Amino acid sequence: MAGTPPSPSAPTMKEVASLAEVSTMTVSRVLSGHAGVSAVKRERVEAAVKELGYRTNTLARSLRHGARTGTVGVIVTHLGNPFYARLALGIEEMLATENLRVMITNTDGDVARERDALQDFTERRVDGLILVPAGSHQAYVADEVGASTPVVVVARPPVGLEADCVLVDDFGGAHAATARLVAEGHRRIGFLGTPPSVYTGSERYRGFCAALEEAGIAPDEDYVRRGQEDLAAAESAATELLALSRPPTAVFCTNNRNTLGAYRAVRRAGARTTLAGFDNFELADVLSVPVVVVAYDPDELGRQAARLLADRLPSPERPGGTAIPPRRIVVPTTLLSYVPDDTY
Amino acid sequence: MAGTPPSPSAPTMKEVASLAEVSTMTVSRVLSGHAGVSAVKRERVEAAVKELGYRTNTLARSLRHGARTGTVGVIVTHLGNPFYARLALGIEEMLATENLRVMITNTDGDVARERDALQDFTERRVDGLILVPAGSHQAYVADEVGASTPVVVVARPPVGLEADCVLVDDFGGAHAATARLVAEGHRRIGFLGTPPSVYTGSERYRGFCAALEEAGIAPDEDYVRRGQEDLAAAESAATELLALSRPPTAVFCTNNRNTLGAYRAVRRAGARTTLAGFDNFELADVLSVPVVVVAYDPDELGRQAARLLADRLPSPERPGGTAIPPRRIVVPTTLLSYVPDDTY
DNA sequence: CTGTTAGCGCTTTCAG
DNA sequence: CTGAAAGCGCTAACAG
Repeated sequence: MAGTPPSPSAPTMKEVASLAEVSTMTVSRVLSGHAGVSAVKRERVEAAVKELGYRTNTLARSLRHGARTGTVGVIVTHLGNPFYARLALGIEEMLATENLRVMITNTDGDVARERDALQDFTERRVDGLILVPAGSHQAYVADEVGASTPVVVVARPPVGLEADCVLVDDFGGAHAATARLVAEGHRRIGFLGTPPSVYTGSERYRGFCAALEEAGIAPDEDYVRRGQEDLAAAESAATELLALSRPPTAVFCTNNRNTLGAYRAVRRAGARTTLAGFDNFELADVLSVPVVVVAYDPDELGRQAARLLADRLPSPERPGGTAIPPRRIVVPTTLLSYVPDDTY
Repeated sequence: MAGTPPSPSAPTMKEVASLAEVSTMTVSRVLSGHAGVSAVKRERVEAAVKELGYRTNTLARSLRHGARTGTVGVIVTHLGNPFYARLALGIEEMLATENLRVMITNTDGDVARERDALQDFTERRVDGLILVPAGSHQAYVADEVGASTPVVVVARPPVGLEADCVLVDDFGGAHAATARLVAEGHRRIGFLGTPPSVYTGSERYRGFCAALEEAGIAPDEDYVRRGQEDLAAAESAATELLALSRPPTAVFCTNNRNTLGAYRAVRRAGARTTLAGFDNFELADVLSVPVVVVAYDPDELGRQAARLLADRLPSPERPGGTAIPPRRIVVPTTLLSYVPDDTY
């Protein structure tokens, strides 16, 4: 309250000890709740701690005998995308349970930034890493990170790296949505997707093709457009499809951006094309055309990743981290159908 | 490549030194790029570093004479909300420029979790903090954090705490939107908002009232509903407004959730009520009623906060962090108008 | 140019 | 129950 103004640098244990007239060891014991300190001294220490506003220095503590730092690095490709934001939230939520803090960084899909982040996190001695990879292989991760730090890969399977991973059922979701379109009678179905090099995109394309094949429909490359990166590109790709002499009656989109772009195109063309797409989005139920959405829970993706990682962190029981073989979790998808309410 | 398997714990500088047959100081100098090391030894050190897969231990480094840790704590109320996610992204983006890492945590609006996080971040010796406060005052922050760590408050002005802050032009935005409604001829305007205890909500209410007053319209409490926390609650509140004997012809909503809830209510009622709301949202332009949106850039909010914080971090020029008086930045809003395309 | 000494803040170990 | 000594991994500050 009155007293000395807060010192520029944080008070140390030594200062607490000298104020309480005990050794630093006694302070240490009081702070870590270790029994075996006389009530008198304990109280003196507690008073001194309060008076000085002392806070433990976690860094110094974890320096002592290579203890855990209690931090996890999270590296994500597109934090601006709500799906990755939710993923991060799921991770944070689950890890907070285990008293772990997350350091998050965004790579924007840039492999160089990913490498930097891996290196930086390693130097900061994170206890583990959760990675949405930017590139198509991750062989360098092992060198960058070292074998002692567990890594969990999210959204695509690790290539050239032994690590746990959490995936979305890309194939199954795309297959189900396409099958639904077929069941509704569609035969000419367009496809709007990412470049084939992207794992999720190619899996979803596989699912799309498989469903067509099962229905005896020959895939038609004229109906396929890939690689549109943003909404505007998706819109013009969809516009192209609609302008074909025999335009598709439905379009399957591998992601949110494509679905919304397609919707704009359909709207502008005044068409009644049915849309199907991966990733749920708000207001999907109020559009003016029928919409089929492949939904999944990105928070869940994050929670699962966090759990896999937590399993590998050394704990009292498993001091070394027993050699669990790499695990793979696939998060399921749900199919949602929205039909416009024409009474309105 | 062949050689010993990676040791369970990371190699230390000492091991590098002994492999390179130099002192640890020489290793240190090579690693920090300090000139004044003979080419021979430098190369020997570099070889040893590579062979051992040595990575600097940043923690140990920053322990040395209270150096900066290069980390910033970010505490946010609702990371699941895309707006806060974008805020976090803006912060991360800007801070990455200064070689600072962010540790993010979500409080879900819970003051206790906020306190925990403040304490934990302080113990981890973050260089600074960015806080979206959960409660209505922040007097305890100073105790929890200590004077040496700069804090920037976002989205509401700090109460009981001297700190920089970044705000949205809540009053101005709400005023402009309401004035626009009035200019379009609306006289009976509903209001859907947060509880008055929330700063942003009460500011937006002030703006709303001011615009009405200027137009000579007496505010009518019957048209005001506050405190609906989610979309469903917003929808039923809006439904109540629409069921009044003289229903409003337009409704101003202080946030996204309220706007979407109101839209659903309006749609269900088959009404033509105009909507105005804070926070832009995707597909606002394809709704079936006229919509006025108060938009602002949440990334920018984050970037500004990060900049304010970076200014206060001790740097080569400003070792102590000169006493800049608390600053306040207000991020402007833009008014967007969408009119349904009735040709469709 | 290079190495030795000391110590950041804390905790483990071992004597009192 | 308590403290002194030693050291975690690293780097300033001096010697040589």
